[in-house]
Amino acid sequence: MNHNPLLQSLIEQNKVSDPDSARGRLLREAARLFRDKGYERTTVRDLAAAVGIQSGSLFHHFRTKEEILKAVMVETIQLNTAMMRAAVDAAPDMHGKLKALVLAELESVNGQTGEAMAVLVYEWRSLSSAAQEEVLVLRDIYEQLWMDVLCGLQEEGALQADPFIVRRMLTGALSWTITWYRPQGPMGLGGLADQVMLMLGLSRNGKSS
Amino acid sequence: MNHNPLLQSLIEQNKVSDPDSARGRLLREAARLFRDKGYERTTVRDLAAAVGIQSGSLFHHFRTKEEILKAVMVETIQLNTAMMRAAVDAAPDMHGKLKALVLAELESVNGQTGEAMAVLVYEWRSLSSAAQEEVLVLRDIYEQLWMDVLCGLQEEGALQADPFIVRRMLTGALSWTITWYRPQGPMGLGGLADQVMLMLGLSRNGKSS
DNA sequence: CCTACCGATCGGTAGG
DNA sequence: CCTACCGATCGGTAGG
Repeated sequence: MNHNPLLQSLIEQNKVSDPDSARGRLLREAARLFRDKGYERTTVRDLAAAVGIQSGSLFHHFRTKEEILKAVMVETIQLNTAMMRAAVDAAPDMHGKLKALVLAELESVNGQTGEAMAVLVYEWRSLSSAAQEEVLVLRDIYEQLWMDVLCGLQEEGALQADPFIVRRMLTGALSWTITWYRPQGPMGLGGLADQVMLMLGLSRNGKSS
Repeated sequence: MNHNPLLQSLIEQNKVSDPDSARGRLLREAARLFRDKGYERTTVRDLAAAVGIQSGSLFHHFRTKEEILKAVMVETIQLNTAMMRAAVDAAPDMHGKLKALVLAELESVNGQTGEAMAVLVYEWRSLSSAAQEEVLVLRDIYEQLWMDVLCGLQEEGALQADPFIVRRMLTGALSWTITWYRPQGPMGLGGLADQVMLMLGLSRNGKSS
């Protein structure tokens, strides 16, 4: 049913739920609803209807609505961290690694699959502070992937601004694409990633020769 | 009571409410609450308590809660458009004009006063589509200020990426600062604006000479 | 996983 | 601007 070896290995490590299980299907629908209409506007009845059960039945799988949000965020980070590490490792140099990270985050924000990065970014304040602390541990690992590459570019002299500031600006810029980017339009996500590199003055072609 | 001539003139044109009026005070508190906890999480009882009245009394000033959100957005745009036009006109060249826009938007997003740009950005989808259309007319004027400057920089050869894309990336990047920027920290908003210019390769000092 | 239902809270109204 | 209150809807529970 599923032929992605990376995903398969994450499922076996219990880092993400099997997408064919009841829990996996619920989390996928929850991610989509939270992304499209926001956590607050999504009711437990919406969530139940999306997987074809009654609202009361939800609470056999999760104790609270917030626990569903937390699970969506945790699995999203686990999946994205694994995918982005693979993308970074595959790229030959720092320029390539950054572009791979930008593209992967664009895909995660705008993707149709389980990579609901937009939920993680925009619904953060809907999490209780206790849950935020738990998720933050995983987020730090994810952010370290970015910082390693951005600091590498700074050492090469290719990046002049503060890497921490750049990463935070990119977080906002890339997640905001969900409000305006349309996949049906003329520009693909690869083209968008090119534009981001161009904006940062990190395009290979765009450099003075 | 108020000695800002630009604000004074906007009040006389009925483009923004007098901050000392009941309406003005309510809108200022509403902007703060919407920005800090979001529109959905802010109840009409929160709004009423913030100005010291009963919740039912709110509906003498506004017919619905959504109308309060719309009014906050309309007045925010009116105020910001006027302030940013003045900032752009005062700057001597395109570099200076862009930096003035970046700084003004940073101040509006993070400011303590009525410039609640963050509400405009993050609560957009809470507006009905009818209200969105009304606000969009004002937003187009605001965005044209940015596009004039970004297109000017492109013609000078200082900007290589697509101005439309750059503006959208900046919208996300600058509004996102509200989640992490702390005014008490070591970096002021001016320093943050410098970093943005550096990131875009548009810092005067940073250019190859 | 369903039926039946709860206490709380929501935005908003009526009459003064 | 207040008092008193409404119908609807919310997240969540009990018992099967």
